[in-house]
Amino acid sequence: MGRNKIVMKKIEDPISRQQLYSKRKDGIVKKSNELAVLCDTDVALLMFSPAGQVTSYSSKESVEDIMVRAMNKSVNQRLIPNPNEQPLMQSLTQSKSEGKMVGKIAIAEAHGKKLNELKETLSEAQQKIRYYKPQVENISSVQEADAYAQFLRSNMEQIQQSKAKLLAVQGFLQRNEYPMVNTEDMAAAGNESSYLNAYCMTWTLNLPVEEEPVGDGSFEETGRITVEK
Amino acid sequence: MGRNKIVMKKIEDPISRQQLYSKRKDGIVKKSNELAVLCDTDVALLMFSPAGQVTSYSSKESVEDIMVRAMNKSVNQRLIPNPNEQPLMQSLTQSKSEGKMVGKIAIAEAHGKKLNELKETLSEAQQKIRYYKPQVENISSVQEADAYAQFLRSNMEQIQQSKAKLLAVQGFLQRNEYPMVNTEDMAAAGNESSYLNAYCMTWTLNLPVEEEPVGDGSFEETGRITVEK
DNA sequence: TGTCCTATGTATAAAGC
DNA sequence: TGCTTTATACATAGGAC
Repeated sequence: MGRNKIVMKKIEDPISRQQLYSKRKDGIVKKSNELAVLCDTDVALLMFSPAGQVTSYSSKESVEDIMVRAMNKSVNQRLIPNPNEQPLMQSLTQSKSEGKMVGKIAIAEAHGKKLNELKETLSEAQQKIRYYKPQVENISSVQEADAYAQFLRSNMEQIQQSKAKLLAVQGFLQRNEYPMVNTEDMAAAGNESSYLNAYCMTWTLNLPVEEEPVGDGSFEETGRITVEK
Repeated sequence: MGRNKIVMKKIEDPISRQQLYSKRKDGIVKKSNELAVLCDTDVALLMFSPAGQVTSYSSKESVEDIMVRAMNKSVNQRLIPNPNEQPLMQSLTQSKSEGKMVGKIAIAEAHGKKLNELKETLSEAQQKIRYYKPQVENISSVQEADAYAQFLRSNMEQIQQSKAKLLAVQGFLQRNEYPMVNTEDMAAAGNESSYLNAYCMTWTLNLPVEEEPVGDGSFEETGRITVEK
């Protein structure tokens, strides 16, 4: 999309690369948001800029929560109801000689040993994950606490983000205790009220802020930021 | 992009919604992949279809790893070096009356209480996260074990994916212990060898497999699937 | 659902400020 | 450096299979 066709290969010039990243990052975030709005679905997106800047986008829930949900699905469906992990390992190790697979299988074996050692510990963890509910009453382990805390942290960020402009919580921002959070201006992308249910943030560590926080937050309208979700 | 301009609003017709999702999902994955290739960066993407199907895409590393890396960045930089969480809470609670903020702040307060209760537990967890290294020797907690296991699981999936066609590990697939994993055919999107360093999978739970696994895997060329990463 | 088709809306590569 | 403009490549809505 542009004057010339672009070659799908790493751009060597760092400047151009960063520029391209910025542009396309916005495009992808926009598209992701559109998908989330049009289809009323959850989307989570994480991108590292060539400079190491992290951009995350997520509709409705926090990236972490979406992760957890996806993990729950796969973990519950695949690992917990799977009483025999061994066959997989066997099938993997038995086919060592299959051409290009060798490298992977060697790795799989090395990991497999550890997997077995971790099995017991994991069954406990999986138990927790299976019944993971971000409800205060159910928190009983470091793991759950951390997962829940991530959610809280995201809430905090959102709130921080929305309030930054209004309240100018300069103490935090200036001291960099909470890096600046930016909301992409997606108004042009479509329905505003829909967008308000999503948030996109970019944080740059140890770097001065370049953009202004925007957005008024708006979760109270749908109540999506609740522990019940 | 199409015959008519589309309105940025949830599509009510379930059929159309699912169709739109499928199309746009592919577009976003393609774009994400292009970004990863062109800028040589890490991108992670998670999407839930209206039907609950999960699609994840990630360049180079697993979604989980990218998450962990992003989390480490934010957690280390923001939470650990922040000795005083209280001021944030105060600034939030002090401005209760600010119009639309009320709802959020109420939530923030509720959560904030819990945050404090969890603080102690968290400091332990954060300590672990800070020094999180996906190396076998360092695993000493449920939390780390789980994180590492996720990584292993992803490796397993990739391997499984690559090998499915070659080895026809039918036992697992048929019994649905390991749901079918598909690699999107992105060859048309650009440089093939570049794409091989990324993987995109879609899994459908409790549903019959419709697509054929594709892809020959190829991590041995770059050795990116290693515990050192 | 997957795919192909075409007309058209969008994203964006390059160039200009 | 970034923002705007322009021309063009690309994604995709609508429709049929």
